[in-house]
Formats: sequence, structure tokens, C-alpha cells
Amino acid sequence: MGTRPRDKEATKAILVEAVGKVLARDGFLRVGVNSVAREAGVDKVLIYRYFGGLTGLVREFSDSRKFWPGMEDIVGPDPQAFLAQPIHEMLSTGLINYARFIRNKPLSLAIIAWMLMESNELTRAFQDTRSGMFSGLMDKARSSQGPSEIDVGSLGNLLGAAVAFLALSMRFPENYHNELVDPKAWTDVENMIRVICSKVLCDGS
Amino acid sequence: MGTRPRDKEATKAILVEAVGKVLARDGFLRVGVNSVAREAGVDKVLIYRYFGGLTGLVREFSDSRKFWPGMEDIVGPDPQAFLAQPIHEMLSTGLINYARFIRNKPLSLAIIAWMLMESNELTRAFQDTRSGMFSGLMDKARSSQGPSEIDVGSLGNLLGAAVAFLALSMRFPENYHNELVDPKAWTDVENMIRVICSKVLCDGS
DNA sequence: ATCCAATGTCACCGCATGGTGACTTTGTCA
DNA sequence: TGACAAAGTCACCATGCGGTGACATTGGAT
Repeated sequence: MGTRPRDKEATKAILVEAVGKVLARDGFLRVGVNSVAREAGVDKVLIYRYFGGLTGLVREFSDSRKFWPGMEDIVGPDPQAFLAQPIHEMLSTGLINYARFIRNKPLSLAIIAWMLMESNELTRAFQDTRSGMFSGLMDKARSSQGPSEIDVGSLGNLLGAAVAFLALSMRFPENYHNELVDPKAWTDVENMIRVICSKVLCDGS
Repeated sequence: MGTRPRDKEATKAILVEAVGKVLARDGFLRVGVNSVAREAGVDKVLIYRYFGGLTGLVREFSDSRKFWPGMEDIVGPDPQAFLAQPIHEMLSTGLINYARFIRNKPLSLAIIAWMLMESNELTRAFQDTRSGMFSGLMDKARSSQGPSEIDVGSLGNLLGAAVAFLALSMRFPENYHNELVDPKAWTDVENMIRVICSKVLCDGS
């Protein structure tokens, strides 16, 4: 029989990967013990034996990949150049990089949606992964700014929320009459972000 | 037996209301034939007999109430005064009214979330209800604007998306480390919206 | 070669779901 | 007073779920 050699670690890896497949293809609604095991072609009892249950498996899945943009995804390849920009350009390019990072990542979008829909031990498995990177970056940006100005962090949060919602709504364009399936619409969004950051952060007053 | 007199319309109304109760309390994940019938204290077969299935019931529910803000919710009690404002104030007050309308309406938030999560015959039942009111308002605003300026509609869409995401994320604050449970945080958001609309739409160039 | 723990499969349980047919009760109209 | 259709209840089905115990198979150490 050409069956796979018995390899616990390999099987665990298959299961972890199966979570991602189900999540990306069918959404978090379908992520369950049965569906994941079926996707992996493995008996579901191994989920309990190896991970103590679906929660443990999802947690391991959460650690296994990089769903959220890291510092380098946000600031780009040259951190020095990034930090040398005026603050409004730092924010807008950071936001645009964020948008570009998530908008074509079904897994990231699925997780964002999941965390938006319920709070249980499964979504809590993702919580820690969302590093405070973004807010840290905002603090850094804030420090290079006069104290009495518009709060860069608040503006970033607001526009980040907009980006996330637009990226999510793009998944079911027939529900939200939006045109973001067209990449050109995203360049309009990016331009709008640039205009906002520029006008809000560096114009007079 | 003090049982209710047999009244088809009353029973239908009870079922329609039960959809809203389940949706607001447990979210769309729990909206099903069994749970709704149980909530209504009525046999589920009546859902099939009276509405042809859950889809018909949800559609009737969708028509039964006002989940989305109407024109008067957005423009306020005095349309004349609203339209007399400069365009950036029209947009910001409209967005703020939108935010105030939805942010404490669990049903509206649940439906927005639902439409963000799946596209099926049930979510399609809500689709038509979302009147093109907002975009119509944007057109009106656009007409009172010079042709070469920033597009008010795009800005409104972006900030509307931000508002929607923030309102949704508020439902599970432990997932998104946000502070919007505190109403004061919303006044900050409103102020930020005002600043953005003002700086983007009326500052020079 | 033998033993044994680890690896993996299979069968089953209780429960909830969407869905349907057969039943009983009620109001109404002749 | 009956008859009858509408209103509502009940019992049931197949399916899928999370979860668990018992089984078979393998590889490695003695």
C-alpha cells in the first residue's frame, strides 16, 4: 500500500493547512472539526489528539502564517526613506500599503470578517497575532509631529477602518453596489487617501 | 383554554417580529427555521405555509421595518437648512447623522454584517431595501459643486465605509482593541469627519 | 522475532438542523 | 347541526454537527 508513512508532524501540518483552505474557500462559517478533517483527508479525531480540539488547531494555524501586514509591508523596503517623508505621506503610503496587502488576501479578509462577526475562543486565537505594530508606527509618527495638530493615530484608524470595510465589501459586490472589483476603483481610493492625508495633515491651521 | 384566537395575520406578524428578535439577539448565524419558530412560539411549518420558506419570511421582515436611514435621518428635520449649508458641512453632517443612526441599532448592524459575510437568497432579501438614497443625495451635492473639484461621492463612500466598520467593530470590542464603546470616542470620530470634509472640500486647490 | 506505544481508522452517540406528511382543532357558512 | 376549509400541532425523516470509545496498523526498541 502506497500510504503515507506515519508522520505526526506532517499530519499536523496537513491539518493546519486545511484550516486555511476551508477558511479561504468557504469562509469561517464552514470551519469545523468535520470539514477541516475532511479537507485534510484525515480523521477528525486527530484534531482532538494533536491539538486538543479545534481551538488549538486554529491557534496553531494563526501562528503558522502571516495574515497581517508586518512592519516591512507597511513601510516598504526602505525604512529610512519611509521615515524621511513628511508625516502625511508616511500615513498615506502606510495606509495604501495596508490596503494593497489585504485586499487580495482571501485569508486575511476572512479573518477580519470572522473577528467582526463573533467573539469566541476561535476568534480569540487570532487576537494576539495582530501585533500592535500599526499603533506603534502611529506613535512613532506622532512623535515627529507638533503636539497641537490633528491626531495622526485617529486619522489612521478612521481611514484604516474604511480600507478594511471596502476590502470586505468587495467580496460580495452584489450585496454592496460597489465597483471595487475593478482595480481601477482602488486607485481612486488610494488617491482619495492621499488627498485626505495631505489636506488634513499639512494644510494650514 | 385561553389560547389565542386563530388569526393568520397575527401569527405572521409574530413570526416576522421573531426574525428581528433572533437577529438582534443572536446574530444572523442563528437565524433559521427552527430558531425563529421557537422564538415565535409557533410551529415552523407555518413559515413554509405562510411565507414559502425562510427566504420569504426574511423578505417580509426586510420590508416590515426601517433599518437604513431615510432621507430625513440623514438631512435632519429641516431639509432647507441642510441644503443651504456649504457642501463640506452637508457631507459631514450627513455622515455624522448616518453614524448616529446605525451605531446603536443592533438590527441594522446585524444586517450590515450579514451582507458583508455571505451572498445568498437571504441577504438578497435586504438588498432592495437599501435605497439609493445616499447616492442620490451625493448627486444632489455634486451638482452644487464645481466640476473639477474632489469627488464628493467618493469621499462620502470612503468615510461611510469607515463609519460602518467602526460601528461593526464596536460590537466585539475585545477583538478589535477599540474604545468606541465609550460614546466620547464617537465624538472624536465625528470631529475627525468634520475636519476631513472641511479640509478636503473647501481648502484651496 | 516480539512487544508496545504511537499513529491512524471506524463506528457510534446525542443533538440540532431544514423539511414534510398526517393529524387535530377551530371558525364559518349553509 | 353538519360540513369543510383554514389554522395550528405533532411526529418523523435525512443530514450534518461536535465528540468519544474501540479497533487496526505501523515502526522501533529490546
